[in-house]
Formats: sequence, C-alpha cells, structure tokens
Amino acid sequence: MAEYSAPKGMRDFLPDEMDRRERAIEAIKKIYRKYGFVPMDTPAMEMAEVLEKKCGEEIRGQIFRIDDGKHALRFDLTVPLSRVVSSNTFRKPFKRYCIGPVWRREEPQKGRFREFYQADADIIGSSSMRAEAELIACAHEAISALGFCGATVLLNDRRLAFKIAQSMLPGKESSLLRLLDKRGKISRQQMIEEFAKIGGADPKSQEMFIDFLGSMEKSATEKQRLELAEEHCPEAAESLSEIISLAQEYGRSIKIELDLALVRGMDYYTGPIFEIKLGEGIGSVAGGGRYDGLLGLYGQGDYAVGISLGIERLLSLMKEGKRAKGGVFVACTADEHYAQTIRIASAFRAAGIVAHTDLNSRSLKKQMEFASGCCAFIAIVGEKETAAGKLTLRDLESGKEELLGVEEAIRKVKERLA
RNA sequence: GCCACGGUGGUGUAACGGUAGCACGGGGGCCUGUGGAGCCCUUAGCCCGAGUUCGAGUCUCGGCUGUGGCCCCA
Repeated sequence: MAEYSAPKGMRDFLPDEMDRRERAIEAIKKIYRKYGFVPMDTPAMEMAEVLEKKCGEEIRGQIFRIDDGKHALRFDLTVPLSRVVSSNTFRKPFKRYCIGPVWRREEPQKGRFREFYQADADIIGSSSMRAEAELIACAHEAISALGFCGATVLLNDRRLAFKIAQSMLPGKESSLLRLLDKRGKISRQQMIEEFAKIGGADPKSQEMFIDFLGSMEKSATEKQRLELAEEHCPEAAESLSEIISLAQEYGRSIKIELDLALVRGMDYYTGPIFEIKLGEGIGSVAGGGRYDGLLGLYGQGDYAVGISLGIERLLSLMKEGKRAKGGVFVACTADEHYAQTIRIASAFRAAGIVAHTDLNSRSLKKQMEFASGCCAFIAIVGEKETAAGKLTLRDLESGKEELLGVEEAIRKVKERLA
C-alpha cells in the first residue's frame, strides 16, 4: 500500500487504461463532430451560487466546495453550459459537445466515482422535436461506434409523468415519480406498500395506482402506450410520437421504447426525457432530455435539450483490450552512434511511425528485451550500419532481419503495420 | 448519509500471538552486436493510530481507504 494514493473515489489512469479511455473519447468526439456539434468547455470550478441555482437537494449535498464555499467543482456539464450560453450570443441553434470530468462528493461504489467523465451534446435554441431526434440518433451512433449493438432508447416526457402522478396523488408528485422509477426493481406488492407510505393509503388512490401499473404492463405495443399517453397529456404524446417517427429516419434502426415510468434525476428537465440502455440488468449508459427553463435562471432564456454519455459505464462494459504493439525501437549499440539513432528515429516519426530510442545506454540485449514488449520492429544502428548509411531492421515477431536503407525500412514497416 | 465484507513489496499471494516468505514485475549480471528460456544478484511490503500482551501482520477499538449493497445517480 502506497503511502500516498489518489483521493477517495478518484483514480489514476495507467497507460493501458488511459489508452482505452482516449480511444473511446476520440470515437465519441468523431461522431459528435459529424453531426455538427462544436467543442466547448468551461472551467472545472464555478461560483458556488451558479451551481446551487438549479440542482436538487440530493446533488446539493454532493457539491465539492472550495475557498470556504465561495467556489465549487462542477457536478455536471449542463449547468456551466447554461451559464455560458445565457450570456453569449451564438447563432442558433447552437450545438456543442463537451467531454470532461465532473465531481460529486458521494460514497464510491460500483460504477460510481467522485471524479468521473461525461460526454455531453446539447442543442440550444430549438423547440422542435427534431433536436431530440438528432441527439438520440447521434448518441446511438456514438455508442455503436464503441462496439455496442442493440442499444435501446427509453423515452418519456416529464409533463406526462407529472400529469399522471398528479392525477393519482396531487401534491406528492415527486415522491410518486421516484417510486415509479423503481418499477421492475421491486415487487408489485412492495410498490403498493410504498405507494401507501407516501400518501396513497385510501382505496380509491390504490385502485388508480394498480390500474395504472396494470395498464402499463398490458400496453405491450408502442401504439397502446401512445394511446395511454394521449389520455393523460396530449401535448406530450404528440412530442413523443414525433420523436419516434423522426428517429426512424436516421437509417440506424434505432430501437425506441416508450417507458411511461421513466423519470431521471435532474429536476431541470421540462419535456421529453430519454435514456439509453444496453440490455437488461445493465444500468443506462446515457441520459438526457429537454431543459427549456434552465438558461433563463442565468440570463437570456432559450430552448435547450441535451444528452450525456456516461463514459465510466461504457468503458467498464467494454472488453479489456491490450494496446497493440506498434512502431519501431531504434536500438543503438554504442554511444557514438546515438546521434545517428536520433536521425533515424526522426525519419520514422516524420513518416508517421511511432519510434523509440534507447535513453539509458543499455546493452543491445536489454534493448531487444524492452523492444519486444512494445514494438513490432527493432532497428539496429551500430558501426557497420552507420558506415553503410543503413540500419538493420528486425521483425520482432518473425525474427527475420535485413540490412536496409532508411527509406526502404520505412516502406517495410508501413507495409507490415498497415 | 447508512449497511456488509476486506486492506501484507508495484501486482498476486503465504506466515499457530513468537526471525515477514514465495511468485510475477522492475534494475543488474552470467552473455563486451541480437529478445521472449534458464540460473544468480538486487530492488521493494504488514493502511494509520491507540489498546491488550513479555511479545501483535495476527486479538480489541477508532480512523483512513477499497469492494459491494441501500439511497441517489452517470
């Protein structure tokens, strides 16, 4: 056990791990850019009052405060975005992405850390459901770019959920929504008991509640669920059906399920909300929704909708891949040849090939040993090579070696690594 | 914030309350220009602090931290 370790809930990313992270982040960035999102980032810390303005009590207690509470570390990427956009003029719709760390002071556990990365894409300035559909399609594509297939999008609308809750337990909507969110995790009997606890003890409410649970289970088809939505909140139902039909046009055969009990945590959502999950028993890997009210808290209000990919969860589900052995180790047999070694390594690098040189003046044997752990080739530079203006290129896998000019060697390496 | 179980070199592990060992990894050598094997040397550890005891890695308590669960969330 080291005397000093990373702070609680925070991690060091060693090279193999970091390599996977960077690859995943690059893959996501590439998709976001393809959909026209531009990069934008904000500081790790914000004025505390900015963060406190709109976050539930739960998150408030998780904020990392510094400077006697005057400043604090951002707990998500959406609130800082709202601050920036509400006091700047961007051509609308403004579409940005941001991949970076956020901090929450919680008890660490599976898939949950005190410092973790989110990959957000947001659209500011569009009230149309086209924005939702685009975000869903984009996130779906990003997730499949990471090698996951069969992702399912769960879709609901805050307005609808609220209306339904209101019809059953006026005044206790948020408790009821939280309870509905547990559906599937606890038994039906427990659901009913919990429902009674939060105020639905009378037979009439219970009947409505059981009725609703039953109708959700019975509504096997999207059409039936939409009809159920229509009954409670026509405007939400219209939005939902629009999102579904638009999303189908992205040519990705995106599987969308209406989940009338989907709630999501952040209380700034005002309209459609969505999550993406990869399968039963695996938590969601992305979530988002419309938060039209948030920007107005910081200045100029505007429409806004966003989605956030949970990098940590996605990475933990990805197969552990070893870094590929690539590149060339340019070995040097004696100090007087090191200058030539540098020149040859530089030539490889100029050609786009990863090149190492021996920094520790070690024996050729040691250099071979080291090279075999990370490289595909070793290029030996010694007396006879320097004299001939060439190098000995050895394929570390086959063990074959030959005396080549630098240009030939580069061609050979490229051929092999292609 | 709550609950359960853990914490021995960098990693993985062993040691009845009695000298902290082993393997892998790292560095060097056997081998002064050719790797993956073998052998040798070396490096490096009982999470922290109290208590019980002649004596604590081992028992007790507290803290820190890790894993998992609850809550909540990504």
